[in-house]
Amino acid sequence: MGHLPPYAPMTARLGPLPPRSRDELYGYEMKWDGVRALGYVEGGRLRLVSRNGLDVTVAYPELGPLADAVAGAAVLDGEIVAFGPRGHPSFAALQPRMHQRDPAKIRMLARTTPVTYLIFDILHRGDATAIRLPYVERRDLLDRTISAGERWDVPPYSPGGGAAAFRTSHELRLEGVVAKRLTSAYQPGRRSGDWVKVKHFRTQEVVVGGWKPGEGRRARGIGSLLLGVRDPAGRLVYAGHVGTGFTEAALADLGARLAPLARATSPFADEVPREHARHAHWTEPVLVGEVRYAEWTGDGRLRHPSWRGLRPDRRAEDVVREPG
DNA sequence: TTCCGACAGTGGGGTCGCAAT
DNA sequence: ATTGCGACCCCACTATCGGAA
Repeated sequence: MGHLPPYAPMTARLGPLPPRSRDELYGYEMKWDGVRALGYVEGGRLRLVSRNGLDVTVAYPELGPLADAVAGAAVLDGEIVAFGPRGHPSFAALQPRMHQRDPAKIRMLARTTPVTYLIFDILHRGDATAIRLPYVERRDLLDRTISAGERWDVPPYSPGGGAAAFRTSHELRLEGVVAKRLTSAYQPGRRSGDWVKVKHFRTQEVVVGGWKPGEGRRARGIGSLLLGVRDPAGRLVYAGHVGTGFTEAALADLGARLAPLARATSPFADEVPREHARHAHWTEPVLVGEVRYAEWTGDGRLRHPSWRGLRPDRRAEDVVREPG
């Protein structure tokens, strides 16, 4: 009766698709938008541990039967995903579950929005670690270890074929793909270049309608910019803030440009939430920039926005929310 | 010498729980 | 009862420094 050792999840570096000349060195997996979890199966029980080392087992009772679908003791690595109404992973659908402690609410959510554990790696089997095995051998071991179930799956990987996999991920409305070196070992706790996540980014032109002061290094200047886009009626609608992507030089430049544009009231047609408006310095909505982002949230905010730079060639009147 | 990898530090959208008001 | 705040999830990015290449 061995005791499974703790593992820390290996993470991927963000980057471009490997060049065609190196394509066949990688296995490609779909990237699922959910929460990362290691699954410790031992003594007929499953224990789920978050990236931060917290035991999150109680939040996902529908995954419990996985313990019976695993041959012997094992440590699995995968993503817990909630599928939205249109059949693709929805982080928003998962969020109420992630922090929930109330057993009654958890049971209710498990009925209405059951999750799926998408397993893509195995770190331990029986009383032996598997992390030194190359990726392809771990994947083989994974297939031999788990039998199919309703609420979990071992999605396939594609050896080579990165460009096609990336296109497929777009058609399926997924975040992108993860390219993993076929010969690489599992490196616990490391953000290794052997795993590269390749994401679909969108860009959006935005109007700057204000800014908020920063803290620490940025205490004397801009911390983030308040952004807006025009709706079909031409009204400037609040779209959230962006606080990353600029160099210190860019921040200083923006500060100088925004200073003469100061005004007393919000330029947005809709109401900016009070937490966001607190400490805001409003400006005339004339400066246009571009951000890169992951998706629009249900509240019309940009998720994971990063600043790309000013767009002096664009007029603030023409900045509309683009489809996507 | 230059480059890479790891870290610290800044910022974002969200949710929940709890303490302060 | 409401509000504020920290702890968690997801994350992008810049600046820095020491060691590898």
